[in-house]
Order: sequence, then C-alpha cells, then structure tokens
Amino acid sequence: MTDKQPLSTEPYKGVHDYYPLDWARVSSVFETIRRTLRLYGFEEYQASPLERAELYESKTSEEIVSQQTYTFTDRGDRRVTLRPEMTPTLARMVAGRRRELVYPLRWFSIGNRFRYERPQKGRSREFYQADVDIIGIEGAKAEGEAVVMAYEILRAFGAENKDFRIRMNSRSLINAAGEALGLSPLEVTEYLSVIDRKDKMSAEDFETARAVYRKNGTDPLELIEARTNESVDAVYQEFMELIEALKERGMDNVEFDPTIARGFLYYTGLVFEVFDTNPENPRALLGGGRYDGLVALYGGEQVPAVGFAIGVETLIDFLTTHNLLPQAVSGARLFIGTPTENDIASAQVLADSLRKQGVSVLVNVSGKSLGDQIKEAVKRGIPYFAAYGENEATSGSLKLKTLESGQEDAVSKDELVSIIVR
RNA sequence: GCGGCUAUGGUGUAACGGUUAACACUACAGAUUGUGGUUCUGUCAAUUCGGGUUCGAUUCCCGGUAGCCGCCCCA
Repeated sequence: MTDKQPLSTEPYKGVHDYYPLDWARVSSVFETIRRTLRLYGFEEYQASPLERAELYESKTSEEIVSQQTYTFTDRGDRRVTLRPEMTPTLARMVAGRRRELVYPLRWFSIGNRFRYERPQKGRSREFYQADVDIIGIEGAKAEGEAVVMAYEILRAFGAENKDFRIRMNSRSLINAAGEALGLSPLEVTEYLSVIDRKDKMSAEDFETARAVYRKNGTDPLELIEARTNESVDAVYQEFMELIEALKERGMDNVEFDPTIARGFLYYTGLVFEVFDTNPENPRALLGGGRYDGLVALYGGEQVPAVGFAIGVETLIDFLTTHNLLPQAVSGARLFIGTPTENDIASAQVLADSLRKQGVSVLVNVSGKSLGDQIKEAVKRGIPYFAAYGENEATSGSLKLKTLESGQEDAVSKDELVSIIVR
C-alpha cells in the first residue's frame, strides 16, 4: 500500500465505531435484557447476519427488499442479503426443526441488523436489536406474555410505569370491522395506512382520506367504537379482556390505540408499540405483534408466533433521558500501583490471587511514578487504586483509594475482595 | 430516493477576500511529588475533497463526500 492519501479514520457511512467505553454501555444493556429474559425461561439463539436473499423476497414488500437491504452476489453466484431483521431467520430456523422442538418456544436473540437507508438520528445502517419471540401458542395468553416481557425489560432498567406507555392494537379487530362493512382486505390495509399517518396529516386531510372507507356513514374505527356489530364487538371484548388482564398485573400504562399499525406486513393479530412518555422522544422504543403465517412460508402447517424487537440505540436514548443508564465500566476494577519497578513481581502475585477470587485487576508495568500511575488509573476509568510496595508486603495492609471520592482506607489483603467486588 | 442546513487540529471554538490560520481542552515529552484530578515548560496536530472566480480563497460560486434535520419508508 502506498501512502499518497492517508486512509480515512471514519467508519463506513451510517455505521458506528464503539470504543471500549461506548461498547461497555451497549453490552451492559444487552446484559440486563439477557438477564431479565432468562429469569422468565427464555433461551438465546444466534445466527449469521448473512442470509440467502430469497428469504426476504418471498415475504416482504418489493420496495423494502430492493431499496433497503444490503444485497450482493457472492463468488459462487449466490445472492446474499445482510439480515435487515431477525424474524425471517427465526422463522426459517423454526421451520427447519419444526418436528423436534419443544413448544412453546421462548427464544430471544441479540445482534446487529443492516438496512440501507438514509442515516439520521436513531436510524443507522447497522443497529443492534433484541428480538423476543414466543412460538407455538395461539390466542391472548402468548400475546399477554410477550407484552409482559417488553414491560419487564424496561422495568429491569429501573423505568417506572409513568416513563413509558404500551399502545396495543389488534389487526384482527380492524379486519373484522372492515369485513363487517364489506371492505376488501386491500382496502383495510390502505385504511390502516391512513390511520397510521394520522398525526402527520392535517385534520381535514385525515377526514378526507378516511371518508373513502366509510360505508353507510361508518368507517371501521367508528364501527368498533359504536359497538353495534355483534361479531366485531366479540373481537373487541376479547381484546379488551387482554388489556384488562395486563392492567390487573400492575401494568396501568397499557392502552388500546387503533392508530398502531406496524407496517402491515406479516402481522395477523396483536400489534403493539412502546413509547417514551417524554414528548422529546416520539419514536417507538419497541414494537411487535402476532405473526401466525410466517413460519408456514418455509413449508408445512401454520405455527402461531408472537414477538417483539427492541432497538438498543433508542433504548439507550430512553434510559439517558430518564437518567437510568448505569455507569459503564470497560476495564479493571482495581489498579495496583508499584512504587518501584522491583515491586512489580510481588504485586503480580497479589493480583493473581485477587483474580482467582474474581476481581478484575491491572498491575502497573511501567516505571512511572505513583502519581502518574494514579493518573493512568483515572484515565482508564478504574474505580480503585492501591499501591503495593515493600511497606505493604511486610505489613499485609494496603491503602485502598477510591478514585472518585479520593478517600483512602487501610484494608488487609483479605478484605480487598469484598470491598471491590460489591 | 427527495428537500433544507452544516463542514477549520483528536474535541469545542476564532479568523473585513490579504503576513507564519488563533484560543482552550485533550494527547505526548519534561520539571516536581510513596499517592491523581494543582502548577510550570515544551512538542505534535486543522481549513472535507475536486473544480472555478480572483493578483490573492478558510472566506465567494459549482460539484463530490460526510454529518444533522424533515419527507418517503420504518420489515
């Protein structure tokens, strides 16, 4: 390589570098999500970000595949797509082992997704997401459980009910109302699209657009509200029971919101989104729903499924605005300083014994002065510092310095672990 | 994909079209110190890229690129 122009240090357009402190923040969020889901018996799976392009072409809209995926041809003339979402991969994996898996499946996966889009705040070309799915149960039970998991994940970060709202809608309900009015499935889809964009239109434009779908002076939403149609009302009652059941579990921030649409692609029943109650952050934190037809696309009979995905970047924005983001620690917990280079060897012995007890320790390896070693520990974001030289070796007692406060405590070697690990 | 705004050391800012592009922080080196975030000295380091106008461009114009904002879309 010639050195005419230095290579740019910028990452590729629309993607991010995560330096250790950044990544510590992201992965601590992963950890909380993981811990919460495991508590409820969910199992983690993983797959390659490379998928055959056909996986997306069969089920997703033309525009999304052609304009918003990274698709290329490999050296063996196979068309390859970088996964833009996890659900098709999940459906493929489930379909591949459909006879041997134990249902219901409670699965989750955390990883990166790729979409070729115009980058903006909260939207980049590579992003991290956690996908949570329950597969193999029909009806409100599983739907409720999915919503509960979304709720519990946010609660695990310390969020309170007042910090977020869970807005739920039912595609079956809208479909039933459309059917009762004699609208075609296509018209119902268009109607949903109009409702979805309600906030982006003026009141008059919305009324004009909505009027197209009125039959005998009533459109689907009005029919649902009127509660005059028996079959529509039955679906409505069932859905409200689900919402009531969630409220009884303490989730007083769930609500019925018929404007939640979720892209109209493969959802068949419940759709839901979670929003920050802070108006400065209007984006959905999380969204999902029921998608019963998807697995069957890969062969065999229909498998009921319900799930959601939570974007890590938007979650971090949410946690930041509510001051819930834990302090990220990227490296060691304790820095052992050495007054002279001769002390390094015995300091290493001490460090090794601490490591055996699970403490992450860094030992000075330079000839720097103790003052500079403290500076180094501070810069590295290490919370504790202790010098270990001849005095400490003979007395067995160390002065443990908490770098944030500057406080120093005399502690014995044996006490170190319990203080630092905490 | 469409439109608007922006682009100066690693970061944040400054510079009527006119000397060697300034300041602060950071980094690095040194002084001092068996205990840091204080001080002192020094060093590295920038006009996004390509054209154009001009005697002369960081400054004005056009284009590329990137970032931010809105639209489309958001699986």
